[in-house]
Amino acid sequence: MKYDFEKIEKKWQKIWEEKKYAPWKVKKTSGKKNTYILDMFPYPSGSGLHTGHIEGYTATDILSRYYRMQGHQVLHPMGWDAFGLPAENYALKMKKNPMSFVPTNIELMKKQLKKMGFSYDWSREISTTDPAYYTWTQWMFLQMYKKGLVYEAESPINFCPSCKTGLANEEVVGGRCDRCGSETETRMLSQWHIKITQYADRLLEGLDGLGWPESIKELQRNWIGKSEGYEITFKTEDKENTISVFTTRLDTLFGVTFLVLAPEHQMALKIAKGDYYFITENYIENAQKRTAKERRSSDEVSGVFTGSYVVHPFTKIRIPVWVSEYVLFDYGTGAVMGVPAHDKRDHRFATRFHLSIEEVIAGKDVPHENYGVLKNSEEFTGLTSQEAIEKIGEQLMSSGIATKHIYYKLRDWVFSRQRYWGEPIPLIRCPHCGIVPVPEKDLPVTLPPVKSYEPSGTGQSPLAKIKEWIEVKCPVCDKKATRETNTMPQWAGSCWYYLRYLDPKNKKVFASKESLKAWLPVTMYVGGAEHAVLHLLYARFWHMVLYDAKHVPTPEPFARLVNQGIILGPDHEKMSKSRGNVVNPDDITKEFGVDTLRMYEMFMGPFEDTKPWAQEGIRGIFRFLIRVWSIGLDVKKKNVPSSIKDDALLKGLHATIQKVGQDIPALKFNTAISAMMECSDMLRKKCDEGALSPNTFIDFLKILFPFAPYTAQELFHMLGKTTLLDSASWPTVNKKYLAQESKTIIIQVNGKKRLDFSVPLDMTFENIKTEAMKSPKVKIYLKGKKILKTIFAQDRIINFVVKE
RNA sequence: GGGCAGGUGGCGGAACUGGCAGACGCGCAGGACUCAAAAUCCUGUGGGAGCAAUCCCGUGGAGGUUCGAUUCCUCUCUUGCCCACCA
Repeated sequence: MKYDFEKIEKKWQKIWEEKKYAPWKVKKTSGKKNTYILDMFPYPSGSGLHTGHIEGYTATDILSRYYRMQGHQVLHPMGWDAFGLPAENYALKMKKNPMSFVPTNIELMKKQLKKMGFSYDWSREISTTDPAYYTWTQWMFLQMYKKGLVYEAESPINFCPSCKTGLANEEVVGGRCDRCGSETETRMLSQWHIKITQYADRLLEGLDGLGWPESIKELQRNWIGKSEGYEITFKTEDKENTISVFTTRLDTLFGVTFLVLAPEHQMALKIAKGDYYFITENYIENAQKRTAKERRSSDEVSGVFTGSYVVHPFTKIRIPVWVSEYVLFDYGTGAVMGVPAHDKRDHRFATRFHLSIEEVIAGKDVPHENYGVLKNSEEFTGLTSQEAIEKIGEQLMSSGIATKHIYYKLRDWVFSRQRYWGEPIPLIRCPHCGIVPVPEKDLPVTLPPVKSYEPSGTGQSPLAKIKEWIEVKCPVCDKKATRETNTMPQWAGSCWYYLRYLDPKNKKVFASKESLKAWLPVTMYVGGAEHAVLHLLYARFWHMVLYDAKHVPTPEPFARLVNQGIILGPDHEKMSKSRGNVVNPDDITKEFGVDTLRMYEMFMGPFEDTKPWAQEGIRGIFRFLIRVWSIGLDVKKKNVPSSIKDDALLKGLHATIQKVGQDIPALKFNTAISAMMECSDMLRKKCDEGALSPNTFIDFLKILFPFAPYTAQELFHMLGKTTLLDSASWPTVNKKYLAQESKTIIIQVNGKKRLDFSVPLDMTFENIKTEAMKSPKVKIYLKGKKILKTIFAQDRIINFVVKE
C-alpha cells in the first residue's frame, strides 16, 4: 500500500473535526499539572501561512503533544491579531473593507492551521477585532486612564506620511516606518500617551528573573536605556539665565570647554546676543526644516555660537554656549556640556570649530570615553573617575548646583492612531466637563461600519467624518459632546490576548480569577525576535499595570520565551517577493505531505538559529516517513507475537525513547529526529529478521507522533488500535535496556587515539591499564619509550604520556 | 560607533561537564530493480599518501593553558542580526 499522505491527512482531519477537537480541549479540573504553551498569534494577512509561522507553530505543537503524553493538562490556544496597520494596509491594497476582508482571511488561515495538524483548542479561539474581545481592551485602557497613566499632549512625534498616522518610537526602525518602510517625519500632533516610562525601572528589573534569551533581555535593557547621572546648572555670565545639562561623566567636569544646546532649546534665542542672534535664529530655522532622518545621517558637523558664555562652577572660566543639531532635544535636558577630550562627538565638534580641548583623565592612548585617573582637576586630581563622580557630585549638590538624575531612552507610548482599523479610544470630549471616560457599562465603543476608511493625512482619524458616531451625550452633564476619534495602535489587542484565552467567553470579567491563577504565567512563549521592543515590552508593561490593580496574580506574563530562528530562502537571503525566493508551504505539502513539511522544518537546524531552506533536503525526511510507513505495513503483515523479545532491538528503541524525550523539552528537535532516523534503520532490519512485534513498533509511533501526527496516527490505527494517539502516554524508558554489559575505553598515546578497548563494566583502572599495555597496537607506540604519566578519565579514556 | 550571535566536509548540521571531530540528512559515486527513466533500496563518501594494513593533515587565523582543546584564555580576521549623535 502506497504512503498516500493526502488521504491520511483528510481522514484524520475529518475525525478530529467530528470529535470537535476534544482531545486538545482543556478540562476545568483535571488534577494534572498545568502547562500553558503559547504561540504569537498571527495577523490574518490573506497570503496565508508562511514557512516562519509553520516553524514556530510546529515546535509548540510538538511540545504540546509531548506534555499531554507526559500527563500534563496543556493549554494550547490560537487566535487572531486582526486590528492594526498590517491588516488595514493589506485591505487598502486589495481595495476591500477590513471588516469583511478580515473574517475571510481568518477562515483561510484557520483552514491552513488545521491542515497542518496543529492541536489547538479551537473552542478558545479569539480575535482582537471581536467587540466581545475589545470591550476588554477598552476596559483596560480605562483602568489606566483612571490610574492617571494616560495623558494627552501635543508633542513632536514620529509620523508616517504613507500610513498617514502617528507612530510610537518602537515602531520607527532606522528612521523608517516599521510597517511600510517609508521615511518618517516629525510632526507636532496632539496625541494620547501612556506613561510606560513610569514603569521603566520595573520593566528593567523584572528581566533578571525571566527565562528569556539573553539577547532579547539585552535589547529591552538597551531600549529602556537607563542612565544615572547628574543635572548641573550653569549660570550665564550676566547671571540672568541658567542652563541645565545632564551628564553621566561628572568626573570630566574640568574638561568642559563649551556648552551645546539643541536647536529646539528655548534658551537658545533667549541668550543669543548681537549679531549672533540672527545667525542663531537662522540656524535654528534651517535645522527645524530638516527631517529627523536627515539630521541623523548628516556627516557634516554644524553649529553656531550664541554669543553668550556661562561660568564654570569651579574654575569660574567663561564657557561659550553653542547651538548644534547633534544635541537631541528630547533626551536629558536638551543641552550638553562639551568635553572634547573625552567624548567623540564633542571632539568632532571642537575640532570643526577650533574650540580648545582639555584632557582631564590620565592614561590610555585613546582618551575618548575612557574612565581613569583625574588630572588638571584642582583638588580632585588623582582620584579615579568613580571616586571623582561621587566627590564632585557631593560638592555641587551641597551648593545646589547639581542634582542626581536618572534618564531613560524609553519614551512614553504614543497611543493614538489616525486610522480606522483599530479599537476606538473610549473617551468623550465634553465642552463643559473636559475629557470624560466612557462609563464601563457603555463598553464596548464599537467601531462603526464605513464606506470609506482611507486615512486622511490631516492628522484626523477617518472616524472624524462619521457625524452620527461622533456625536454623543456627555455621560456627566448630558450635554452635547463628541467621541475621541483616534483609534488604538495594533499592539493594544496583543498586550493581553494570552489572558483572554483562559476564559474567552466570560462576559463579566476579562478572565476569571481561578483561570488566571491556574494558568499564569505562560509556561512557554514562542515567536519571532522582531517583537523584542514592541509587543514583548508593551505586553509586560500592560501586565504590570494589571498586576498593580490586582487583576492578575503574577508580576510578569511570560515565564519562558523562545525565539524561532528566521528561515532564509534557498539562496541564504531573507525570503521576499522581490527576490523571488519565497517558499510556499502549500507547494511542499502538496508534493510531500504535512508531516514531511513539519519534520523538515524541525530538522533543518537548531530551532533558534537562522537557517536557509534547502529544497533538496526535504527528500531525506520524506524517505524517512516512507521507510516508517513500509515498516508499519510489514509489521502488520508479519504480526510477530509480543512474546518475542530481541535484546538489541529493545536497547536501540529505548535509547531512542530516552533521547527524544530529553530533546523535545530542550527544543533540540533536529537531534531528536536524527535519533529516530537511526532507530528506523534498526527497526527495518529487525522487522526483516522477524523480531519486530506490533506492540514494540507502537512505542516508536508514540515518540514519532508529536512530530508526524498523521503518519503515526494512521499506522497506529492500521495496527488495530481504535483510540487516538493523543490519549496515549509517553513510553516509559526501561532502564534495564539502557544498561551496558561492557564499556569502551579509548586508549591514547600522547593524546592520540590508538585503540578502542572493550572491557567488562567492573574492570578496574589498573587492570584495564595492564591489559591495554599488552595489546600489540598499543605496544608499538610504547616500545622503547618511557611512560611519564598515565591519565585515566573515568569510563572514557586512558592516555599514556610517553617520551623517547 | 555600540550591543548580541556565529565561523566545523561540496551543502544543512552533530559532538554531554575539556576526552574517539564530522552523528543524522542532502549531494555525489558505484551497485540492485527497470526495455529505459523517475521513484525506491543497498554500499561508499573530510583532505592527502598508499595495492593494503596504515600514516600524515584537519573545526576562520596566530599564540597560550592542558596528558588531551571545536570546547577554556589572549590577540586577530570575518559573517549575520539588532540598535544607533541617548551625553
